[in-house]
Amino acid sequence: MDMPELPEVETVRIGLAALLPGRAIASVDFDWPKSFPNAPADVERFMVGAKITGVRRRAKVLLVELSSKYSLVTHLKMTGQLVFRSRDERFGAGHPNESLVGELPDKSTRVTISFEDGSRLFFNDQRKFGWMRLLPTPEVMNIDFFKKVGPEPLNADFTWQIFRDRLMRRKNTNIKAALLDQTVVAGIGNIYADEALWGAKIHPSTTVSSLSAAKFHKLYDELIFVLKLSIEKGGSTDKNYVDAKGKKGSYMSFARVFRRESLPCPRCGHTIEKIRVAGRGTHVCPHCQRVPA
DNA sequence: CACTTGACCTGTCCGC
DNA sequence: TGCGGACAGGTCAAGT
Repeated sequence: MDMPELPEVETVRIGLAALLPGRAIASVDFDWPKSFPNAPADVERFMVGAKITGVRRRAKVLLVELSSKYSLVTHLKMTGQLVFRSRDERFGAGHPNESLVGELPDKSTRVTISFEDGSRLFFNDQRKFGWMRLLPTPEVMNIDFFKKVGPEPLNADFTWQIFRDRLMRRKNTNIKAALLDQTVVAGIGNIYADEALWGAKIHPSTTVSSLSAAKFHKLYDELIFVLKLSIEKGGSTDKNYVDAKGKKGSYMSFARVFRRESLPCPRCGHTIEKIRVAGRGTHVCPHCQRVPA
């Protein structure tokens, strides 16, 4: 599948921030309540007629701010897409091979936002795990998820020592589960957990408390490296993920272990294996990443 | 309280 | 070819 993590959501944010501000909402169509639980009357009242004033991100969540002082809060979960089309565009910009989405709406479209200039923003979500919610902007950070979520790993004040201390909040669990815990650090999912652990030569089953200071520091460096690199590459597209123009990301062509089971480790040549850790499919080089005793 | 498992969904793939 | 079941994995709720 596809799995929007921090780099994918940030790529969508960058795209939407270049496309949406200034546009005025003319109408909103939505018919799957769990995808957008707000009452239609509130959507009419606080979205229709409002202009978009900014697009932000916190963890894996997108925040589209409106002139009505409300914000459209969106979590893409696994298969969500936010795709923008101008009035006359039938397909996404760029070469057809760069796009996974055809004419919109399609059968995965859960919400369509139409702007006064005829352009539209489509919220597609094959598996319906994602959601949109309209909230007063001053109250957005009061939702449970934001109250608990950890720091942004790419913020300048996020140091390796903070990373270590927050991971140690889960010192008795394995390092993979700790990395995936959004209350420890924001935005890491299955792809970048596996990629960073491979880079640091740490087995995902390793108990957090058994890691040395040097290993924490190395894991921090590798995590920051893969997150930044992936943003440069427009994120990872395996099956569903596309950016705001419908374009695929190219991190997967760089990935060292993720989805590379049975292929040679690019560092030592041993065969990469897929195992199960923290209830997730997990990719490791059994030679570089030794199983803890 | 720390940690694990199941539920939410749909589409794809694998084995019989 | 059809069909059941496993699997994909972000997050919350429920269970141990």
